[in-house]
Amino acid sequence: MPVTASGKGPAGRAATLADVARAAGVSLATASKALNGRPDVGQATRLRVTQVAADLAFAPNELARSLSSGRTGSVGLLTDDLEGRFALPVMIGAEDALGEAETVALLANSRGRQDLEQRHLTVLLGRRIDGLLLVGKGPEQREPLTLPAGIAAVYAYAPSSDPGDLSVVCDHHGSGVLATEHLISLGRRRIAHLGGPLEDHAIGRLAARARARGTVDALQAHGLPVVAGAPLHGDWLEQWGWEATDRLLDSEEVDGLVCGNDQIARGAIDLLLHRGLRVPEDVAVIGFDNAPQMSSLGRLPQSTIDMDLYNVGRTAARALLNPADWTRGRHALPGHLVVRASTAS
Amino acid sequence: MPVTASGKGPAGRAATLADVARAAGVSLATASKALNGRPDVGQATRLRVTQVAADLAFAPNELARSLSSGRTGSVGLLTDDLEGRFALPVMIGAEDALGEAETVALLANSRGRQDLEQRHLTVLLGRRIDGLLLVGKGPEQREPLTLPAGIAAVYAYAPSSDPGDLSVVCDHHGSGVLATEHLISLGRRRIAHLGGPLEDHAIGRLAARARARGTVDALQAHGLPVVAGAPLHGDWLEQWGWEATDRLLDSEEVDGLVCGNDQIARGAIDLLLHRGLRVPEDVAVIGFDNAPQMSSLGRLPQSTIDMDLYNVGRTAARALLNPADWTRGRHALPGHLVVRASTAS
DNA sequence: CTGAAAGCGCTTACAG
DNA sequence: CTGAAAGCGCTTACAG
Repeated sequence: MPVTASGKGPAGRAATLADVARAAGVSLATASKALNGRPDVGQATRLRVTQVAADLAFAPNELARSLSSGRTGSVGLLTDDLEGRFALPVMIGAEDALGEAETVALLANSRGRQDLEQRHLTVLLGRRIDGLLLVGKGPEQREPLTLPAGIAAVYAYAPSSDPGDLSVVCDHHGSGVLATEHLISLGRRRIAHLGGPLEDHAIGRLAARARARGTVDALQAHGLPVVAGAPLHGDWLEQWGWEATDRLLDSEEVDGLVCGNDQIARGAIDLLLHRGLRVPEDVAVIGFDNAPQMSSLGRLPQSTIDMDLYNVGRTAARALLNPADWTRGRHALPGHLVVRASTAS
Repeated sequence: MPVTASGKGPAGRAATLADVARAAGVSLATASKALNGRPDVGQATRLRVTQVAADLAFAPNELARSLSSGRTGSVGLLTDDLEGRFALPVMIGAEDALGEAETVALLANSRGRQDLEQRHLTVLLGRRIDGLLLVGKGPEQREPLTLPAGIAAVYAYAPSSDPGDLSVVCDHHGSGVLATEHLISLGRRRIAHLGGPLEDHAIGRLAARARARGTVDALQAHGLPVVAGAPLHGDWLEQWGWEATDRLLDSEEVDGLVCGNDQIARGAIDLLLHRGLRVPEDVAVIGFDNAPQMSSLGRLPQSTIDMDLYNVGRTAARALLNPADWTRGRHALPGHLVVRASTAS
């Protein structure tokens, strides 16, 4: 039987394993083993089968494989908030790592709604995913999910409140230290911290607190004062950065500002320039998050701590794929310093 | 046989259709028909089967269903660029529409690499997706994909270069008109356009051109001049907005600025304030894209045209699910005006 | 209205 | 090393 040039099976439909077996003159079982690299197949046979499979452009039906093998090679990628700028880079990192492992990601977005999360979960489980990656929108912990036995789960960015679960998160405290050490290494000695909100239900309050503590700890370690006595906390906006800096300058001498995020840093920088001060000569300013439209593309590119969310996603996906290599509990990943004009001397 | 309280099948594993049939005292075929709402099942039987299924927490194995039915209820969501801020809202819209139709989205990110796109495509087809949604990163058209018969494709944001394909895109020209009409309706008569790049390989050049033409057409329709003689084109950054405005003010009288995006608008506004002009009293400024961190959260909230990318994704997904309702070719969706302080009088 | 049987396209013990 | 057979969990003509 001649091989169809179009790479199709006999009837014009896509070639199946049975077509391959027939064309290669072997049984279904042998064809399957040969193609899956099983050891117990003759060298010549294997060659013939792979050749025929290639000729027929054979693409195995993964549904059928999954059904008989019991593994689907797919995982659910379930997020709280696809819009937020934190969940997304995590998803991207996860998708990349999954893709490398030939694992398919089933995307689901619960938009913060419990009922939707439950519905999506049902659908995903019906699809027999091998595991679940939960990507949260903020650093606050979330309720763990109850899953059928055999379905592994990893929590990314927002950790599970159950310490027995595996969570991969950002090290906000370490990043606060990093940012502050950077200003200190530049010779700054009058450093203040303009942080985000601490209110009970404010999104990101844990990050605001941990980053501020990082600053305090770093200053203390160097025997330096916290200018203004303690970190100042407002909200995550430019406006707060502008106002806080304006007030700060009226009462304190400052040569370095650690701002809770890039927005606050932007507001601070605008105010400093507005008051005729030079950045970074008079006051060096650093933020957090490496927000694309904010920190690098503005008129005065801003130094920042990149929280490496991509890496959080990547790492979480790897942990999901190889749970044996990972201990339970929270794994906090460090960010890295990005130096731009607002601190470059 | 008593129903297990835990909602599990006999051996503790998840219940299968066979378990349900056995417990309900009917055949597999009947159980299947009852659960799938087929008409040819007795009322009493259907009730009994659904009851038993609920008791056993029966969740059908979708893999098996797909294998026998030939439809998987899944589509590929293949993007160029998950990081870009344009592709993402489209994906979100698509995911929402797919979720509503109980269709699962298989996420794949080719990061602009042809080889990756091909690999992902192979994997998706191996998974027997029912259709494919291609989400591009910019308004420029892309090469169409060759897909096996029976797999529908819809192109979102970036249209296919083949007019026989179905594409859902943004109406950049109409948005340019919209922005300009808004300034005109505010009584502005000296309007200039500070647009994005037109260079051959600049991302977004088609949007830059179409938006500028929209401004020109709107001004012409009202018998108003294009201040500076024609739209000015630079790049998509704040810096360009700042510089262009600075130069413009030296030679022209201006009371309205249509800026190609929100970044440019931000630069323009900063320059205007820097030179002691009032926004919007002296010069009203509007941008495009409704970029989250830029237009609404800055110190001076900016008016903008929201391109409704979410709707582009939603619409594209709907078209994929119901191809019969849609004609081939490009469908351009309008944006909508968002009025904020930079034009609010 | 109900059920026995074949089939979807694979994989995997088990025999030979 | 190779193959016949059973099985994964469903759906769908077809008979009754």
